[in-house]
Amino acid sequence: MNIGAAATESGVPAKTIRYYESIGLISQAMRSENGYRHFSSHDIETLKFIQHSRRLGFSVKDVGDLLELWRDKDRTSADVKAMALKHISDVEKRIGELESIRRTLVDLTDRCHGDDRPDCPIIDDLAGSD
Amino acid sequence: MNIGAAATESGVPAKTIRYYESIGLISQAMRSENGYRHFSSHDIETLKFIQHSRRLGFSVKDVGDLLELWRDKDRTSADVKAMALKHISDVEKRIGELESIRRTLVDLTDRCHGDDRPDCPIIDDLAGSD
DNA sequence: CTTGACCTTCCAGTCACTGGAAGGTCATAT
DNA sequence: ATATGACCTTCCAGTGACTGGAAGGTCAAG
Repeated sequence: MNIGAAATESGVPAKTIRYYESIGLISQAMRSENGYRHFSSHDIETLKFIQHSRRLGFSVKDVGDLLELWRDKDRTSADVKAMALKHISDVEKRIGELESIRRTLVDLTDRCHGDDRPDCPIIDDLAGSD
Repeated sequence: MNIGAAATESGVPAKTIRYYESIGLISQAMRSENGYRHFSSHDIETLKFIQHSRRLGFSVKDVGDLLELWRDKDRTSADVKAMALKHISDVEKRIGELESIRRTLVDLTDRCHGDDRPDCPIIDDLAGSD
C-alpha cells in the first residue's frame, strides 16, 4: 500500500504521515525498489490509533506515550487512565477559560447597542479595564 | 519610560512588545539617544488595550482591526459588535468541540478500572473505533 | 572601576502541520 | 513510442504568537 492509499485508509494525510516519520512518532516505513514507502495493515492500524488520539486532543508527544502503552502488553490500565484523567483536567481547564471569555464577551455585546453611533462599551472596556 | 517599565505597566512582556513592533501591530517606538525605546502613557494605553483584547482570545490580526476601530472616531458600534459576535461564535464552537472530547474521554475513563491489569477500554477504543 | 540590571539586535526553537517547488515513476491512452 | 496525468520523492519555507538565548552596549550605585 502506497502512502496515498495509507492516507485514505487511516485518515492521516500523506504529508502528515511523512512528518510523523520524520519526528520519529512512527518508524521508518518500508520502501519498494522505486523508493516509494509502503504500508502494511499493521501500519494502518497504528496510523488510525494516532488519528483517534489526536482527534481527542492528545499532543503528539502524548500520542507517542499512548503508542508505547498500546504496544506494552505489561502496561497497567492505571497508567493509561492516569494519562486520560490528566488530559481531561487539561481540557476542562481550557473549557473553563473559554467559558469565562465567553461570559465577558456576551456581557459586553449585550451592553453594546450595535447601531450607527460610535460609542461602544466593548471598545471602552478593552481600553479601560485592567 | 523604557521597555521594562512599559512591560510592567501594561502587562505585555518586553519581548512581546518588540515582537508587536516588528510585525507592525504597534508603531515604531521613539528612541532615546542611547538607542533605548521609550514609551509615552498613550503607548501604554495602547499596550493595555492589546493585552485586554488578547486575553479575550482575539487573534493578533483581530487586535489590529480592533485598534483601528478604537482609533476611528467615526466607527459604528455595529462594526465592533460584529467582530465580538463573530469571536463569540468561534469561542462557542471551540467550547463545543472540547465538550465533545471531554464527554468521550470521561466515558472512556469511567469504563476503565484503572488497576494493575493491562486490559483497558481507553486503549481499545483508540485502537479500534473509526 | 566593577557589579548588576538594564537595554539592543539577531537567530533559533516551539507545536503540528501545510504548501510548494523540482524532479522521479507508473499506468493508461493514443 | 510517447504523452498525459496521477502518483511518489526530498527539501525548504511559512503559519501564529511568542519565547529563549547569545553577544554586546549602557547606566546607576557602591
